[in-house]
Amino acid sequence: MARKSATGRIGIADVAVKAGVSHATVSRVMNDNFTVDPDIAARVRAAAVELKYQPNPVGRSLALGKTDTIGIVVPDLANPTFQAILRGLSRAAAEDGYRVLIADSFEVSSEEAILAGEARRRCDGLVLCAPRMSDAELEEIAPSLHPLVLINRTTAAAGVPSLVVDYGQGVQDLAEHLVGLGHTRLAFLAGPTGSASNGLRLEGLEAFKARHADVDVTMFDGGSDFDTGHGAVDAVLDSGATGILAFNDLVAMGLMSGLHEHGVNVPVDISVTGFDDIPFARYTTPTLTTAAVPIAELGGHAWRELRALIRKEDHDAPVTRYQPRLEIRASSGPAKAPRTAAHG
Amino acid sequence: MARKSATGRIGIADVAVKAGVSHATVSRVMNDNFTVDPDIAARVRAAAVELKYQPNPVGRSLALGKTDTIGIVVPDLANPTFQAILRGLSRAAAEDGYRVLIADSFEVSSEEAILAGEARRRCDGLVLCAPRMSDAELEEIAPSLHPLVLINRTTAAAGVPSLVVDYGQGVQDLAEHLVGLGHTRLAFLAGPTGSASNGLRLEGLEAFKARHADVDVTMFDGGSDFDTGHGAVDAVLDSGATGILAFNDLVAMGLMSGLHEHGVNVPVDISVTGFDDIPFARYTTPTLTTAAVPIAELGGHAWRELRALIRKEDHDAPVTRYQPRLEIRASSGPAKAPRTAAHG
DNA sequence: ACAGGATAAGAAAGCGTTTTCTCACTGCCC
DNA sequence: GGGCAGTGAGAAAACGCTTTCTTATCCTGT
Repeated sequence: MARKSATGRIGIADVAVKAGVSHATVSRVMNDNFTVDPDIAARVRAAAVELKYQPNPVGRSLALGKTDTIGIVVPDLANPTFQAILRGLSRAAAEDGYRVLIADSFEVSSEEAILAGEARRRCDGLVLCAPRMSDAELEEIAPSLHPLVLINRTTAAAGVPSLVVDYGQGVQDLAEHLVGLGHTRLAFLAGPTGSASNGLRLEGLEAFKARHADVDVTMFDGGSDFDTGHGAVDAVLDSGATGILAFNDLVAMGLMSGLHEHGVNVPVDISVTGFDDIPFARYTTPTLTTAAVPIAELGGHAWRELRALIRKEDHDAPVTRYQPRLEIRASSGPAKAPRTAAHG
Repeated sequence: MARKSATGRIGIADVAVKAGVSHATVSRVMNDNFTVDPDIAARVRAAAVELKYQPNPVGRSLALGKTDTIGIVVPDLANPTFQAILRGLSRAAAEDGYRVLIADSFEVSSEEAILAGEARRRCDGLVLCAPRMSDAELEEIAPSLHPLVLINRTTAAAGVPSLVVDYGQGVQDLAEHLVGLGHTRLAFLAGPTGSASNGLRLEGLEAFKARHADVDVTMFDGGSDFDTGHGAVDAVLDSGATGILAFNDLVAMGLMSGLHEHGVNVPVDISVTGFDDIPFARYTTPTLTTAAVPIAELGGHAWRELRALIRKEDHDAPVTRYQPRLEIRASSGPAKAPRTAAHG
């Protein structure tokens, strides 16, 4: 008869009658409130285990005004970068007893704001990962999303910490590396238009071009996946560029795969660089020169920022800038003195 | 003065006083209950938008006894297979208005049961992804987790649909493929001990060996990541095997990378096969022969099974078996007539 | 021995919804 | 014109918990 009428699940009331005490006392025992007599506490605990009582988190959340859950909104769960951030976030949050609710916007930026709002209301805080929405919209909804942490995006709204990777610097480092190897004709395979991180790369390249008037940098429209790189092979070969900066490692891998099919030797004929240093980058053939982003760490850091906000620790909501680190591997090499035709 | 005293957030009560009606009426309007006068409904709606009222999902969940959220428990979020399942699940669930809560057990099987229970209580249903716990434990807790869907695992407990990939068949197909190419000395790089899918592969190999007494199959202990494959190079070369069945694509890629460093030519000197057909598999050099698992589809299917359970549609909780499909690419080739020393 | 202060546990009021129950009112028909 | 079905909206209970408020009891000090 332990089953309660309404939901069919064991509730605090069942434990109370079994132990012969009030709801309140059961609650106190379950929450380790020491103002309760040890004998009674023992009786309650015994009743609880016998009935296999487990507190209902929804009731608890309503009473406490917190859910012990945080949300993360990502533009595309298929992207290894976001997967890694999610993983780091999940692991760090779990250590503090928090769970994470995911919301994938599938790159439709118009849904992002609604998605974020809905997620936020079910959670104690939110991480917005490289949101695609406009600056204006982001600034407008940011206050209603607080506590909020931004990744790879900043906002003028107050009290919103940001973690941003300095893609601009990273792409400059990669370009300098190629120039140092003697390359004078570069090409950039851009990422998705509207991606803020792509914008940062473009800014970085502008700065680079300002310093190197002698270097030719061709721009290609793009995307962020294998197929983008794979499909860019012909355009890249036509351009005559010998040093290719791919938007990220995936694009670089797609490109290298396509070049291989065309019999183009990387790095002898063409050098290719990626971005992110995803785990696969060190296992491609040739291994991929890239700019390493401590991406798992980013997730953990995001949690700590969010935690501080949730705990209302005073906080100056700064922008943390991560510097990518050049990982020079085998996909980049010296430019050929005279550019010969690709063999094969 | 729209701010309510207690939580500081706008509640149904604020809308009620603003519109000059009762809580109940506001609730009715928000839930499109048509028994309310259109004029009043309009007034309530106006008040709601003016106050930017958004219903509190926790209160709603408590009253309704449902959370519109499902949980997924995975042993390791870093594993591309689980990432893909998560993605498929998330996408399918989102289409029906459900969110997903993730719980990563970080491969500690002792935590799995607790983790699953906690997740379940916050959700309307649960997907258990290749749980590492024992059959006995799984069967014991399964009823308390209902509605529950299992992936790559089955249980004797009633009413629990299972989706399993036939790894045993897949590994046999791969082995037959290698034998068909003339290989007579095979090696299997096993996965994590305790992984059910590894067990299925081993069973498949036993069946294969029973049919091919002439073929030599060496077993190696293993893991499921790059490093496992990369670290197995010496052992593989020592074994003299020319056809290597890697536990999965990651292991295969690690192995190929290591073989490349040793100057061993794949597939001329040694053939390598993977398992799963992760997206990267078609971009490795050489491209990877593997057994394709329709992994994204699995997530979607898991959601549909779970949805049927949540909706209490009558259901015979069957085991759905997915047959892997052989993807023959460039990493497998004819065995050399005489086995010569690897060049380099 | 009795007032006063702890102390421990029950009663009840929230938390923010939904929903049943109840009631007032409209309009219909005989 | 008066009961009666029907309608629409408010009051209140319910969901399962935490916590304040209240009260009974016991202990201490004078």
